[in-house]
Amino acid sequence: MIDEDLKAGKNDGRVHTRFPPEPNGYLHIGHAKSICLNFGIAADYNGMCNLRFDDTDPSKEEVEYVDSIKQNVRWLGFDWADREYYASDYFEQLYAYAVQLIKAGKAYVDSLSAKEIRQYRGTLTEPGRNSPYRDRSVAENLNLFERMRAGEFADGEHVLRAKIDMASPNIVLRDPTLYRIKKVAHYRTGARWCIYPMYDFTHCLSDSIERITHSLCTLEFEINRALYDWVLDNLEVECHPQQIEFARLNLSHTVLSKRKLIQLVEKGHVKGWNDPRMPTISGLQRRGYTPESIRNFCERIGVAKADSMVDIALLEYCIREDLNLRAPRVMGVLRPLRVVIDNYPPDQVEELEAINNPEDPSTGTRKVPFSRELYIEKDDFMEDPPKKFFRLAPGREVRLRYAYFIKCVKVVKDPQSGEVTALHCTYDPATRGGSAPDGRKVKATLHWVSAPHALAAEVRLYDHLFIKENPNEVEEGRDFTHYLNPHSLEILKDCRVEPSLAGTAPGRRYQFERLGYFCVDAVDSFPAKPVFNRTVTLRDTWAKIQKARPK
RNA sequence: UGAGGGAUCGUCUAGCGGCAGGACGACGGGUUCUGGCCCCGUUAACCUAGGUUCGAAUCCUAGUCCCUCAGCCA
Repeated sequence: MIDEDLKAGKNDGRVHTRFPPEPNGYLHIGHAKSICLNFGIAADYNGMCNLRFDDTDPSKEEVEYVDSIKQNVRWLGFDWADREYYASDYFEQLYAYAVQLIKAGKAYVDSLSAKEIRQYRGTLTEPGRNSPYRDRSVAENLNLFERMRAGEFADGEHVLRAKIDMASPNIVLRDPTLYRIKKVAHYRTGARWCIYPMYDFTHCLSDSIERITHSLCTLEFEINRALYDWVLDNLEVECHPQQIEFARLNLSHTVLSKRKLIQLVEKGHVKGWNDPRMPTISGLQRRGYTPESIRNFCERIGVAKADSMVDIALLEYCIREDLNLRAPRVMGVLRPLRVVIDNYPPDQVEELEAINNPEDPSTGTRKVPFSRELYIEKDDFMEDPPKKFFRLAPGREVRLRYAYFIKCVKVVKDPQSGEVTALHCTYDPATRGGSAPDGRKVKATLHWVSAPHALAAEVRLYDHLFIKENPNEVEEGRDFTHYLNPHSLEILKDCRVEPSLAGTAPGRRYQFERLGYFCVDAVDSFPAKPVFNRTVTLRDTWAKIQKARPK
C-alpha cells in the first residue's frame, strides 16, 4: 500500500506494526479492521505485528478486557507469537524518559489545577498563556517529579507537562500533560505506581521501544502526530516510527464507539458484550459469523482517509457468501402449521434422502423421516393468495423438499379466532423423492419436518440493532438509544427441526433451507433443548415483493 | 474564526496527465427440487468555478461543504 515507497530503503526494509488496544472494553468490528490492517500489512511485507495493550489509565482497565481481546484476536486468526506487550511494562523506562526531558529543560511540573490549566490553554482561536510554574528550575522539577512518584501529593495537585509552545496554533502542542497523579491500583502494576503517563507520551515511546516501523492509527489522532514526533525528536531514541492515519469504520444500523456500546450493556438494552446483536467480535462470533467472513469484509471495505459509512448489507453479504459454501443444509420450521396427509398410511414412516450441501457434494446425503403428520411453515400457506404467492393454498399443489407433491384439500380453522390451525392434504405416491414422472411442474418447494420425529427447539431471530442508518446523528433532545430497533430480537420457543440435529454442538452452523443461516447458541443451548441463533436470513425475493406493495 | 485532514455511482473503493473500473445495493432477465446459490443485463459518480495542457478525477488558483482538536481519556 502506502508502504511500497517507504520500503525503498527505509528501516532497512523491515516492516513492523502493532495493534494497540486499550483494555477498557470489548473489541468490535471496527477494531477488526485495524487488526486485519496491522497484521495484514505485516504479513504482506514479511514483517511482524505486535499485540500491545495501551494500559495507562488504571481507572478504566481490567483483565477481563485483556482476556477477551486476546481471545478475539486469536479467533480472528491472527498470531502475535510471544510479542504480547503492555505499555505498563514500560512504566520504568517511560519514567526515565520523562526525567531526561526534565533535565533537558523540556518538561516541567505544573501545580495549576485542572480547571486552571484549561483556562490557561486558550481556545481554538486565541493563544494560551504560560503557566506561572513554567519556569521552575530543572532541580526543582526533578525533585517535585520524584516526590509525585513517591506519592507525596494528592491526585491533581501536580502534573508533568512538556514545555513546547502555549501559543501554538495546534492545541495539542500547548504544553501537553505527560504525567498525572492517580492514586488508583493498576490491574497489572498494582500499587507500584501512583503517577501514570498520558497517551501522547506513552504511545510513541512504546512504538519506539518495540522498534515499530509503521504506526497505524485512526484519523482523530492526526492532530496528535505533531506531538508524537515532538516527543521522539526531543528524546534520545534509536527508532522513530512513522505514524500513519486511516479512517475508522462506521457501520450502518449500529454504533461503534466504546462509550455507546458500554452504555448499551450497562443500561440493559442488550444482554451483554457478547449479545448476538452487538457489533463486538464476541457478539458476531456468538451470532454465527465466521472469522473468514469478517476478514473478507475488512478486505472489501478497503482503507482510506475519508470518513465513510459502510452499509451493513456488505457484512451480511460476506457471511452469506462464506456460509453458502460451508454450512450443511437442514430443515427446520419456525412457526409450525400442522399438515395431515389424508391418503398416507397412518403407521408408515419413510426415510428420504436429502442432500447435505449442494455446493459441496463431498458432504453427501442424509436420511430424513417422512410420515402422515408434518409441520410446514405458517408463512408457506395462504388461504387467499395474492398474485405472486407461489406456495401452498387451497386446491394448490406444491412439492415438499426431497419428499412428495402434496395438494391442499381442506383447511381447519379455529372456530373462535378463524385462525388456520391445520391443513389436510393428499400426496401423490408417484412423486416420491420430489419429481413427477409425468413431468408435472409445481411452482414452489416447501421445507417441512415430520411431526412425530421432529425436535423441539428455540430459535432467536435477530435484526438490525438500530432502526436508523446512522444512530449517531440525533435530533434535538434525543439520544442514540431512541433509535434502537424494538424488534431486534424475536424469540420463537416452539420451533421444530429435523431429527438429524439431535446432539448438535454449540457453535455449529447450519442453513435452515429457505430461511437463513443459524448457529447453535454457545451459552443457552442444551442437547435437550437446543437454541439456534439466526446469523442472517437468506436473500428473500418474496419478502421484497411483499415489502414493495404493502396492503 | 486558529490548526490539521478530507471530498469519485445510493454505499464502499480503484485511478497517480491518455476510454472513469470493480464490489455491495437497487432494478430486470435466465436457470433451479431452497423465491437460496449461480449466470446475464440495466441503473448510476469525478464538490464548484477558473486556469495549464493536444488531452485533467489526476497539475495550478480561488471557493464550497464535511470531519478532528480547547481530558489530568485513548
